[in-house]
Amino acid sequence: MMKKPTTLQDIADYCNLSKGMVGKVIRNPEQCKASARTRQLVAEAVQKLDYRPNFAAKALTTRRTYCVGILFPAVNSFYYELGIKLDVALARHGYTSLFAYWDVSRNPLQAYQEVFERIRLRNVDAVVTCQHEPFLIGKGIPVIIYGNEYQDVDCVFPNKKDFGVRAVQYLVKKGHRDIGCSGHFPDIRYQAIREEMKRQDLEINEEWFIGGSSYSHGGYEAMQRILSCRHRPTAMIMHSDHMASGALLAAHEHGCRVPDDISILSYDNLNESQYTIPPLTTFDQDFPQGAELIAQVLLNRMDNPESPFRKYSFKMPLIERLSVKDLTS
Amino acid sequence: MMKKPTTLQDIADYCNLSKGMVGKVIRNPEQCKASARTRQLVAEAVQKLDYRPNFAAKALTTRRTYCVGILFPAVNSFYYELGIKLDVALARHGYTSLFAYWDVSRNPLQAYQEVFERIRLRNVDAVVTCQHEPFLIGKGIPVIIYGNEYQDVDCVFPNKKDFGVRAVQYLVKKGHRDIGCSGHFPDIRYQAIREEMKRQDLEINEEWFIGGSSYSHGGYEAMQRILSCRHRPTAMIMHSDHMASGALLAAHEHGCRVPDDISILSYDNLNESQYTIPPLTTFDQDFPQGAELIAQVLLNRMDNPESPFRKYSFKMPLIERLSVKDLTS
DNA sequence: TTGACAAATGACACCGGTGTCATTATAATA
DNA sequence: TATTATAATGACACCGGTGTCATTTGTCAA
Repeated sequence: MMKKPTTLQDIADYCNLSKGMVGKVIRNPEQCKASARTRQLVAEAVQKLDYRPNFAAKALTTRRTYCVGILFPAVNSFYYELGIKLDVALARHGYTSLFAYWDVSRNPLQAYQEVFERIRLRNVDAVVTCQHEPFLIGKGIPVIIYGNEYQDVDCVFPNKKDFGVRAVQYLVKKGHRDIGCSGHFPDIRYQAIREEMKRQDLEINEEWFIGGSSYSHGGYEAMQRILSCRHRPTAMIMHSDHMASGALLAAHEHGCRVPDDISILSYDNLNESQYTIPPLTTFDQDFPQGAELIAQVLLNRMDNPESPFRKYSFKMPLIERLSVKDLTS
Repeated sequence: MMKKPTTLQDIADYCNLSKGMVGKVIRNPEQCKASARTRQLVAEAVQKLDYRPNFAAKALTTRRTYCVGILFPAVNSFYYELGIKLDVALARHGYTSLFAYWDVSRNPLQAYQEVFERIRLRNVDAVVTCQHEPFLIGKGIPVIIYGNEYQDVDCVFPNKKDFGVRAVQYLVKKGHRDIGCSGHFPDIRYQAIREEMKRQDLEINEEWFIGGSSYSHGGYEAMQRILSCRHRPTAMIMHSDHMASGALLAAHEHGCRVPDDISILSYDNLNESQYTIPPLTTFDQDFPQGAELIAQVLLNRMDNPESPFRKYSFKMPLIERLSVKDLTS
């Protein structure tokens, strides 16, 4: 059934032109040194015969697939949301996303590498991922890292130091002096928060700095630890919205109210964070902007394969909702 | 820099064989009527020269890209989670996913069609999506719909009637007789719930059946309506976990406690639903299973392009958490 | 040793584009 | 009108595989 798709040759026959000529006209109708009549003719034929170029053939000659591999761990909606935004941004620039999420339940590193190899086989023009590993480099394929800062690759990341500083300043402005923090340590945010706290002359209680998983259950466990302290902080800075949602649940189970008994300030601004109880006050990763930045870096890398690696950081706007209490009023 | 990738010809030169021969050996080392020595030789060369086949070239001749388009609306983590699971399932069968999420904020239908055309240009072998539209058919490309039932395409969907029946039965078992429901009507679930309620001799209060958006804000608004009723139901069946999370927030804002003042039974079992307050009692869509089913349908369709359309439905296990109160105890 | 037959390999056209260079048509100039 | 510059178009090899068919090599029986 499925009739054979129209090719350049079909158009050429229809127009009494050569295949090559038709190709040129279709690729660049503007300045392709073809007569107006020819352009018109080809345009009609394209319409009439429903011509659509064969991507495989094009990729074969141009050595460009216009596909970008998107590699993230299959852990939670953070990476899902990011991936979607990335897809949208890349689509705007003519790229299609090849997604590949790796399973983290058993040997994540190996799963990551397998996924990378799988995508590499598809001859993608570049890869966007979030975690730098040795197997990524030297494979002749541009890599862009989102979310973290490294030396030997292009990267795009939120300014974590700025986050740390502003998070503390915001809490202080709201009258908080007993501040804790939880995330996956070591981390720039962790450092920045401590430094800013010192600068603000706040006492640092080591009990309130809890390292662990950056997923929901990590936040859940961290909050349990906090709630078991004889002296509790008035505010916690969580390194992700998922952690915050876990913390929220732990607090709720202990009859501890947020933000009345303890405030939570977070990081990400996921879609769902406007529907937590209470809705989260959080720094917005602004995925659309980050995604667009990645697209820019990508295009730049394609055009200048030998240019030095670039780093882009962006500041996160604070979204004030209801999880932080104003102690001064 | 980036050295030219190894081709079949390179292997052939290295082994003193012809390109065609090498191709055959690589494609099918087992029964390719090549001498053991040749196979050995080629295998070594592949290793040594790090040969990886060129997908574009292969696609050009075989007319198979082994790519599947995944088309979903960019609305919330429901489709993100589903997409990821789909990718994992398809990858197991050698397919790579081309994701394309369409923007629903302005003219969703047009955005949907654009995204479809964009993916179609990539010569995908098939498309998986969730919403049937006329522009999908007759384009010579297999389409599989997830989540809803249609006649003229392959589809895979949870058994919504079964959900409706069991949801009511479960609530009745827990002592609930005043039951409402909210979702995007009309819907099989809506029908099934009403019928089962009649069968159970429950009174149907039209005020408690609220149609609207199936996203979070839809649930939020529905719950606001419910809370404004002079006589409230003891339990609401929400058509999605996102709706449920919106409903949870609305209830919280009104000082109405879940499940003590009102129970919520839901549909999806998203990752995040174990961290809502309270964690949701919900029917599990079991994405991994659904995704695997889709992969099966897809493979079947590829092998038998002319076979009649298939429908697969599956039952959803109930995940009991804390959002439904047992009134009998 | 020759012939017959199967096993192993090679030659080559093709898939649908791209890009270079040669060729032809058209217009401008001498 | 012949000459030349320039605008349009055509011819063709190539990208890296696949698949068909022809050819060579090896094995064994006559």
